[in-house]
Amino acid sequence: MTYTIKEVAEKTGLSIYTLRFYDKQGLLPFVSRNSSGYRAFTTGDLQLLKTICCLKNTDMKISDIRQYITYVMQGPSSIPERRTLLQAHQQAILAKQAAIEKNLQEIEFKLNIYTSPEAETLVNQELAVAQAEKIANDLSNPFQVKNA
Amino acid sequence: MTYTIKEVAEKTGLSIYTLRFYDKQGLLPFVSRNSSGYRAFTTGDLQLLKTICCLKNTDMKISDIRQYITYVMQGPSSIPERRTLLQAHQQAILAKQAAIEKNLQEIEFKLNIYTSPEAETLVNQELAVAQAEKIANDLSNPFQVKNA
DNA sequence: CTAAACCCTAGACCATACTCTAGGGCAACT
DNA sequence: AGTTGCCCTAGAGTATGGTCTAGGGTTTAG
Repeated sequence: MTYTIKEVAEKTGLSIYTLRFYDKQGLLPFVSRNSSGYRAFTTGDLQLLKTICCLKNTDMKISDIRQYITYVMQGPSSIPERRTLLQAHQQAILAKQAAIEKNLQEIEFKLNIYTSPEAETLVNQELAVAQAEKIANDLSNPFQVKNA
Repeated sequence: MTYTIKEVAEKTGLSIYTLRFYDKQGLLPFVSRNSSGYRAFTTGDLQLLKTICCLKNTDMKISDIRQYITYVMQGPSSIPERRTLLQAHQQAILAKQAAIEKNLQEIEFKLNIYTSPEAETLVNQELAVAQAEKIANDLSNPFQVKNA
């Protein structure tokens, strides 16, 4: 049993366009064609495609994914290179995770202000400080003036 | 005291180009100009810029950041809208965090294989299965054949 | 045997987010 | 006054990752 591009699109959530685009980019050299020239995805192909999605979802660039797939096509001799590539990517993901966590906390801090009962007071204070700073530096006030 | 665009670039890690681009995109309506038409960043402006970076670093689109900044410029009356916008973004970040965590685990699983002493055996097994599947479906073998 | 629903390629087009160039003004030092 | 090093805008160009169209072949059910 093999799968058509449409079936694979449904299974993966990628569009047919994207699948063909990935093939054009050299990400799917492992997908064979049937006698009509149609792509025939095996379950093994789906497994590899899942790995590609995994890398894509963690923001690996297509050129790097292509490099990884190229290694896979070369067989076991490329295991050291695959390991190096994935380890570098792992580090990139960990760094990104840390950054996201930090930014998320900032956003939660902002949200706490906006959700608190003193939200208006706090926001007004910030605004007053910002406006005073503009005036102190001889700058125009870019904030919208309250129309009582 | 105010900061020039160059100083702000150094402080934030954004390029001067990017800062001007953000201004062009309506992300910096709060930055006033001095008598020569130069941007003059106050410390309050830096604070807001930091928030912009926070949103950008968590993949908020520029159009959405612009919306948020527009709310900020409107003063306290827009607090409910700011809250709604940030809460939606918070949910998006949480979803992304979960997805990254899941994909990271997949990658770590792969790495464990590549790092284990049986790496070559395991990879060869996978490859054999994939090739057998191609043959079973009358497809060409796209993998590189070992030259003994 | 034909219509509907697939499949294919090549290549144009689009969105997003920058990045850079050209042309010109301002500020400080020499 | 000239040179250096900033600043400005407008707009062109680039990189990335799709998305779609045109033109054409295949497969399947009626």
